[in-house]
Amino acid sequence: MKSKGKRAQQRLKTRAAILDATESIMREEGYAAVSSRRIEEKAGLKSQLVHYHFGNMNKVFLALYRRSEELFFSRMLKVLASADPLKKLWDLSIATEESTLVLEFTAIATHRKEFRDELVRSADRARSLENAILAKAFGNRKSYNLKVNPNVFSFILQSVSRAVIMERGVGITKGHSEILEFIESILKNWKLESDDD
Amino acid sequence: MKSKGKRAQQRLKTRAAILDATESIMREEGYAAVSSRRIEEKAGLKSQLVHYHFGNMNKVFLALYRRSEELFFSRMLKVLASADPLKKLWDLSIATEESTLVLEFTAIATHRKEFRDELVRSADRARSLENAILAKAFGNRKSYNLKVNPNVFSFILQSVSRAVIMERGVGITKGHSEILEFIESILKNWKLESDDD
DNA sequence: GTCTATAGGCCGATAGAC
DNA sequence: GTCTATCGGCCTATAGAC
Repeated sequence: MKSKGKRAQQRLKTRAAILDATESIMREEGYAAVSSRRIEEKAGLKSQLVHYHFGNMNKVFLALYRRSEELFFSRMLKVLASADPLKKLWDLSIATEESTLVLEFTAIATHRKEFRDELVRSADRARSLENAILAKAFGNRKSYNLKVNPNVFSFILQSVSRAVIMERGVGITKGHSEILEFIESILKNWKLESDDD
Repeated sequence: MKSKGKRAQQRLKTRAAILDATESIMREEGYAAVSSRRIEEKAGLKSQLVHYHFGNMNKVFLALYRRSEELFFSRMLKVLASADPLKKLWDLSIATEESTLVLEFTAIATHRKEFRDELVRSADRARSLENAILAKAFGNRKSYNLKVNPNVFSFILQSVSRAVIMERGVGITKGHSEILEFIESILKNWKLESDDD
C-alpha cells in the first residue's frame, strides 16, 4: 500500500512539474512557444514523459486549463463570500498575473476548435458565479432601480480589465490610471450608497 | 522605361499576393499558422520568394501590419470627417472583420519584442486620432460638463468592442445584444443632447 | 525575379530496453 | 515510469542555375 502511494505521489509530482513548466512558458512567451522539448528543458525531464503522461500536447494544455480553472473558481467563491464582492471581483479581474493565462487560453480557443468547447463550458460556469456575485451586490440595495443592467455593468468591468491587461502586455500604460480611478470611484460610491440603505 | 514599369508592377503584384495570403491565413488560423510554406500553398508561388521579397518572416508581418495600418487610418479619417464621429467610431470598432487582425497583431506584439515598438508607435498615432474625434464630438456640446472624462469614455468603448469581438471569436455571444444596445442607446441619447445645444 | 536543391533546426510521436 | 534511439514532418533560410 505504501509503495503504491509513493508511486502515485511521484506520478502526481511529475505531472505537476510538466504543468508548471507549461504554465511558465505560456506566461513568458505565449502558448505557441510551448513544446515537449521546451518543457524538457524547463522541468529537467525527458520530453517523452510529456507524451507518456498526457498523450499529446493538446491534452497538456487541457490539463493545465482545468487546473487553472479550479484555482480561479476557488478565488471566485472567496469573492462571493466576501463583504464587498463587487470590489473584490474587480481586484481579481485587474490583477495581471491572474489574467494573462486566461488571455493565452482564449487565444488557443480562438484557433483550435478542440479547445473551444472546454472554454465555452467554463465561461458559462464563470458567468453563473458572476451573476451570483452581482445578485449579492445589487441585493444590498433592496431594489433594482439602477441606470444600468447588472449584466451590462459586469460586462463593462470585465472588458475594461481585459483591455488594460492586454495593453500592459505590450507595454502601453498611457491613460490607465485615469480609467482605473474612474472604475474604482464608481465601485466606491456604490458601496457608500449601499450602506445608506 | 516601359519594361522597367512592368517589372516594378510585377514586383508589387507578387508582394501584394504574399501579403494577401498572409492576411488570409492570419484571419482563418491565427498568426502562428503563418509560414513561408503555407504562403506558397495559398498564393501559388514558391516559398523562397517570400524570403527574396521580405528577407524573413518577421518582416512579412511588419509589412502586412503597415499596410493594414494605412487602411485603418484612412478609415479613421473618414470617421473624423463624418457628421456623427462618435457613432461612426463605434461602428468601426465593433466590426468583427476590421478588428480580428488587430487582435492577432496584438498577440504577436505581446510575445515578440521586435514587433512591440511598431505597435506602440502606431497605438500612439491612433490615440491622437481618437482624441481628435472625441474633441469634435464633445465640442458640439460647447462645454465639458460631463460625468465622464472623454478619454475614459473612449477607453470604455474600445474595451467593450474588443471584448465582444474576442468572445465572438470563440463562439460566445450570450449577453452581447444587451451590451450593444446599452452602448448604442448612450451614443444615441448623446447625439440628441448635442443637438439640443 | 523565379526556379531547384539543400543545409540545418525544432517539432510530435512511437518503439523498445530497463 | 523513465530512459535511449529514431522516424517523418514542417520549418527558416541560403546558394546557385537560369
